[in-house]
Amino acid sequence: MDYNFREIEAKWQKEWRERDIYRVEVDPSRPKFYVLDMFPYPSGAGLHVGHPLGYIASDIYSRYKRLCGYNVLHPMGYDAFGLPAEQYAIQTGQHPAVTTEKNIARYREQLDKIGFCYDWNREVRTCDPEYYKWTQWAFLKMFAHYYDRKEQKAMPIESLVSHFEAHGTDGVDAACSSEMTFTAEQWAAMNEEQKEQTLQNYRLAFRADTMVNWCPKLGTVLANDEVKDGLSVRGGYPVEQRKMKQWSLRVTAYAQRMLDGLESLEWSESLKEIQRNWIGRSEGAQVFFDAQMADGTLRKLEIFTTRPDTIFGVTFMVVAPEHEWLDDMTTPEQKAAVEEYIAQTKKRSERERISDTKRVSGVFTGAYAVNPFTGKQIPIYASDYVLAGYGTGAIMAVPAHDSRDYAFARHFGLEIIPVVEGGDLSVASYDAKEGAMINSDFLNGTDVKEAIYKMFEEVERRGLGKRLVNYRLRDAIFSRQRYWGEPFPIRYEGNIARPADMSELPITLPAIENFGPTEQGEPPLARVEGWEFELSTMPGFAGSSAYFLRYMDPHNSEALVSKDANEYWRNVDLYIGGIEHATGHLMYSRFWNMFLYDLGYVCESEPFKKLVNQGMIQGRSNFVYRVVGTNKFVSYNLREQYQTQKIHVDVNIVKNDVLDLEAFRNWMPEFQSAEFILEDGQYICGWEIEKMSKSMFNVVNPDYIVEQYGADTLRMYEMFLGPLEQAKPWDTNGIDGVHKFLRRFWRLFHDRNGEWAVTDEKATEKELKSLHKTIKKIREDIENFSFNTSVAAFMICVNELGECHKREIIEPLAVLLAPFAPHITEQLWSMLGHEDTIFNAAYPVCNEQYLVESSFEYPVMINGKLRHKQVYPLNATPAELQADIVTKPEVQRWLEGATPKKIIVVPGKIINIVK
RNA sequence: GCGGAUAUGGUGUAAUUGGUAGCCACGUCAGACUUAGGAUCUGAUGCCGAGAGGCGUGGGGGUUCGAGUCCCUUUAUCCGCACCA
Repeated sequence: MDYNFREIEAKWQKEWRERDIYRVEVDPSRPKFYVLDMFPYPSGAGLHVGHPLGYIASDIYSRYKRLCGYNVLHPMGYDAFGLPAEQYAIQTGQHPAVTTEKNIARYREQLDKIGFCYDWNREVRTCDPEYYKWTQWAFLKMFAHYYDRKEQKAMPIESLVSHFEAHGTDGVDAACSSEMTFTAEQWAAMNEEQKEQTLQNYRLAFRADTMVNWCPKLGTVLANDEVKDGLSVRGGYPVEQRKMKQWSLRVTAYAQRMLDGLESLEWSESLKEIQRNWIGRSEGAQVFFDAQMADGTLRKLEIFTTRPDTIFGVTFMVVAPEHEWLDDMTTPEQKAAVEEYIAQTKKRSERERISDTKRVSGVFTGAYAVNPFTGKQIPIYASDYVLAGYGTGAIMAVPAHDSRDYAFARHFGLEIIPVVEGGDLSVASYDAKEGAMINSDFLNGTDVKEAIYKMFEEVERRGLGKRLVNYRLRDAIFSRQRYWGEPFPIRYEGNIARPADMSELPITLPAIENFGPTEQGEPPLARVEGWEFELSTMPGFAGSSAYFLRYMDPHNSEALVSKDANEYWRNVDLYIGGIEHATGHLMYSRFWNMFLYDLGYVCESEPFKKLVNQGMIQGRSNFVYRVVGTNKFVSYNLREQYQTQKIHVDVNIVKNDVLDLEAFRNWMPEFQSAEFILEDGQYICGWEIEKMSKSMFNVVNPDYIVEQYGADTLRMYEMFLGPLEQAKPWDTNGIDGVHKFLRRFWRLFHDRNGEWAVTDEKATEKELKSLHKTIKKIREDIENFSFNTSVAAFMICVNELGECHKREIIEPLAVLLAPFAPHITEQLWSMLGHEDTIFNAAYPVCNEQYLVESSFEYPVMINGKLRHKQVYPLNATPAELQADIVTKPEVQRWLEGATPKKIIVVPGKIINIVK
C-alpha cells in the first residue's frame, strides 16, 4: 500500500470527530495545560497559508503536551463582531449575521482539513448572545466599581458613596478623570444627576465628554490602537479629533499594575517593550505657576515636568489650543489672533498635524505667569505642539534644554537662558541629562541628576506642587456608533445612565435592515423602534477581552466561568498570535482580567503566562515579462534583450518558477493567444517578496496544498519554513522535500513493493543511538519552539535509518512524529495493531545510555587552524592527551620541530596547539 | 528623534551557546532505472584555484590559542513609539 494521504487524512479526521477524542474535561488527577490561539476574525476572504502558521505550532505543542500526560485545553472560536462585516453589509445589504455565519462555516471547513486537535465542544463566538451576555456582565461590573489607589484594587462604588456621605472627598485616593474636592455636606446637597455626574468621574466604565478619534468615513469613534498615523487601521480613512460624550474604560487605573505585571511574564522582550512604551510611564513633578487671567484674577496654572531642575531656565509657558483656560487668559488685544489660531488648528487633520511637526506655529495669549523661582514675568503662548491629552495640556518652556521649546523660542524671539553647562545654544538646545547646573541660584554646581532630586524636594517644601507619575496610556474609548457589536446594557433617564439589571442580560442585538447612520447622524440602533438602550455598541476588543476565560466553561449560564473550572485551568500557559495585538487586545484583556481578579472571579491576575508571536507569512509573487506592444512573453533570463513589461502571474500556475504555459493561456482571455520566448524549452518566471494579497496573485490557499500534498505535509512544511517568530515568505518550491520525507517515513513501515514490512528484529546499537538522539533533540526543540530544526532532525534520522523496519525503532519514532504529522502516524499506529489512538500513547523518553560515546575524534588545531584529526577515548584526561598529541607524526610535521607554547584540550570538543 | 530586531552559499535556513561554519532541505549538475518524467534512487554542489592551498558569516576595529557567537564602531533592512514636556 502506498502512502495515500488523501484517504488517510479523510479517514482519521472523520474518526477523530466521531470518537470526539479531543474533548477535554476538568480532571484534577492530571496536570493541566492551556494552549490558546488568538481566535480569528472570520473574514470573507477565507484563510491563506499564512493564517494557520500559529495554529499549527500551537497544535503541535498541544499534542506534544497531551502525549506527555497533560490534560490539554486547546479551544478555538471566532471573534465575530466587527467593522468589516458591517461595511460589507452596508454595501450589499446582507445582514452581518448572515455573512458572518457563512464565513465561519468556510473557516471551519478550512481549519478541519489541516487536522487540528481543537475541542470544538468549547467553541465560542463573540456575537452569540449567550457569549456576549458575559461581556455585558463585565461592563456592568466595571460600571459598578471604582479603583481605590490605597487598596490598589477595584472596589464597589457603594463604598465610595458612603465615604462621600461621611467625609466628602477627604481621604479619597481613587483613579478619576479629574481631581475633585467636596465636603460631605456638599455631596448631600447635590441632586441625583449631579451625584451621578460626580460618580462617573470615578467609575471604571464611565460616560464622559472626551476628545476622541472620530472617523467620518466609518462614522464612528476609534480607540488609540485603532488609529495609526492619523488614519484608521481598518480601511485607512482619515481620523480627526472631536469632543464627544462617550463610554470609556478606565484602563489608566491599572497602568502601574500592567507595567509591573510584565516582569513576571514569559513574553518576548520586544513585545514587553511595546507595552511599556504604550503605557509610557514618566516620573516628574506637578508644578503650579501663578498666571494672570484677562480679568486680572490669578489662577494656579498646573504643568507637568520631568525636568524640574531646569525651572530657572523657564522663560515662557505654552498651553494646548484646547486648554480649558485659554479663553479666560486671552487678553482683548490678542483675542482675534488666538481665535484665528484655534480655528486654524481645528482645520488641520490629525494626519497633517503629525506630518508637519517640524513647522513651528503658535500665538501669544497676552497673559503672563510668574516663574516661582526667578520671580520674573513670563509670557503664555498657545501652540499645538503641546498636546491637550498628555499631562495637563500646559507646559513650562525651557528653550535652552528642550528642542521643541528651543525651536519655538527661536521662531518667536523669546529669551533662552542656559541652566546646564554643555552644548552650543547658538545651534541647538542641550537636552542631555548630564552636566553641572548654572544660573540656578542654590542649584549651581550640582549635577543634573542630583538637581532633579533636590528640586522635587524644594517644590514640595515651597508648596508649589508635588512629585507625580504620568502615563501616556489613555482610557479606552468604549463606544462605537455602529450596529454589529454588543449593545450596552444601559438605559437613560434624562442624562442619568441606568444600568440594566443583571437578570435582564443578555440585552440582545435587534435585527435591522439598514446599517447606515440615521439622517440625524445617530447610530443605526436609533432606527429600532422601541429600543430603550444606549444607541452605540461596544468595540471589537470587548468580545476578545475575556474569551480565554469563557473557554474554560463555555456552556455555563450562571457565570462567566465557574470557580472550579477557573481554579483548575487558571490561565493560559501558552498563547500564540500576531504581534499586531500588542497595544490592543493584549492590553485590554490584561486589564479586563485584572479587574475580574480584583473582584475575585478569577484566580490569576495575568491571563497569558507565555506568549509567542508567530511571524507574518509574506507572499512570493511571480512575474512574466511581456514584450511591450505584443502578446509575446519572454523568459526571465532573456528579458534584458527586449523592452518588457513586468506582469504579476498567478503563483498557482507556476511551479518552481517554471510557468505552466497551458494554464497561463487559460488563465485570462487576453493571454489566450500568448506566445512565448523560452529558454531551454521552459518559461522561467521572475519573483519578488510582497504582502500576500489577491491583487498580486500570490495568495496560496491551504486547501490547495492539502489537496496536492496532504495536511501532514502542509503542517510540517510550514514549520520547516524557518523560525516560528520570524517573518518569512511563503514559497511552495521546497515543499517536495517535506513530502518526500513523509513518503520515506511511510517506507520505514513498508517494503519496496508497498507491503507491510515491520519486523520484531533486534535493533543495532547504531539504530538505537540514532533513535534516542532524535528523541532528545526533538523534545528539546519542541520545548524551545524550534519546530524548523525538529523537522530537520526527523529527516536526518530517516536518512540514517535507511531501510530499517524494526518495530523497536520505528514505533517510538511514530509517536514522536505524531504532533507534527498526526494523520500518517495515526494510520501507522493502527496498522501496528494498537486499538487506541496514538494520542493516548506515552511519549517516548530518550535513553541516555544510547547517547553516550566512548571515544571522540578530536579536531586538532594548530594556531587556530584545523591540521589533523585524532581519536581518543572520552575518559582520557586532558593531561594524557596533551602528552600524546605531540608525538603524532602529523602534528610534528606541522610543528616543524618547535616546542608548543601551549596545548589546550577541551574534553569532547577540541585540541588546540599554540606554536 | 527615541526604542527594539535582523544581516550566514544561487534560495529557505543550521551551528552542541566561544571550539572543524554551512546541518536539513530547495535549486543546480552528473549518473542509474525508465517509452516518458514535474516519479524514484545514487553522487556532487560556499567562493577562488588544475593542485597544494587560500579566502569566506553586511563593513571596519578589538578581546582570545580560537569569534557567526563577546566588546566597540559603522552601514543596510524591517518593526514599534513619536511634538509625551
